[in-house]
Amino acid sequence: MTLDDAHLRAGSAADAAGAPAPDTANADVGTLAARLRIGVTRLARLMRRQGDTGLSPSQISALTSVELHGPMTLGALAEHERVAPPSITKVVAKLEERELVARRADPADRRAVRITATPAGRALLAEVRQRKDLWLAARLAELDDDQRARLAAALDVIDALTGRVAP
Amino acid sequence: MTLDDAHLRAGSAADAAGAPAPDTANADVGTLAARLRIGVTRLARLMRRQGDTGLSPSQISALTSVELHGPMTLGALAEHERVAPPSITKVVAKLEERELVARRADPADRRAVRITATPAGRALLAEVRQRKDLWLAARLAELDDDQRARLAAALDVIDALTGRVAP
DNA sequence: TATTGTTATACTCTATAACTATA
DNA sequence: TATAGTTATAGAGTATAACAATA
Repeated sequence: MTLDDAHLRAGSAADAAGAPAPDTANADVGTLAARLRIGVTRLARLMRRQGDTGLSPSQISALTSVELHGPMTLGALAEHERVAPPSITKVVAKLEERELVARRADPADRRAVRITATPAGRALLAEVRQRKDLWLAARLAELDDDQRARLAAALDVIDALTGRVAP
Repeated sequence: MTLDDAHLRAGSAADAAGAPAPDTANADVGTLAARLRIGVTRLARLMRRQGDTGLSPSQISALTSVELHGPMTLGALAEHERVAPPSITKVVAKLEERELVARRADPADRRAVRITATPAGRALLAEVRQRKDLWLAARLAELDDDQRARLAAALDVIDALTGRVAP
């Protein structure tokens, strides 16, 4: 782990006239990666701390998937959550106890069950997201205009990084 | 989610002579927060997938803390990990089995034990970080120069966001 | 007595194997 | 016979309570 922040920020690398790697930012993709990893990991951890729900991680994750991907069978949900079928049965049972999801028999295939998020389930997710956003907005408000502008200018890059990736 | 990237990227900061709410980027700190939350959450998840170790999350986290904060007592480690003392006893026992950490009796206080990361433990952490960095560097290599430059320009903002935060 | 760490025990989470009911 | 989901059971992980050794 040999990070050289000053090097990254300063002129560095192939500034020298028509060099092929033109920009300070391209000085070292590996170094950029390491710094981004550290920053993103820390920020994600701090955000996670704001998101306490009383639900287990699998429960929150399953609820999020159900909200996002609409009515799902238990099998599809298990696959999406990378979890064994008996596990999803229990996770969904817990969520159902709290009335955060609802089950509906599939009319075409009587073996299958469709899971949907209830209004309470959606409200809970919205509340957690809002709590994280409020925390983050408070941190952003402490920055200066230039910092916020630079962050805003990088948002679509982060989207590009996550959107077209081979998982 | 109504962000206008082009708008954000353009004029930036308080171009318009001394306007009080000057910047497109500040148009809505809440919107900025929401987009940042989504991007960071996704990117962190994708990175986490590259970091499989065979260790449980608590084991990795404890090992990381020990590496970072030097020789620690079990009590200090438990506190740092926000975990009960008996739990840390077991976590450390597992790490010790694999020779990723070592115990050393405190010479001054014979009740206490100091935990340190072994070379193997440090190597394992380095390998995981490298795997994540390689994955991330490959993604970064797919971006264009302008995107990398904007990302690099935002790195210190992310640091500011995580560094001086009240947890 | 107070503190450091461990052992005893219980609960949650998740997995594999075996089962039920449909298809 | 194959598929969707459940029940039975076992193995991690973590917690509280009770204990041992040392301060």
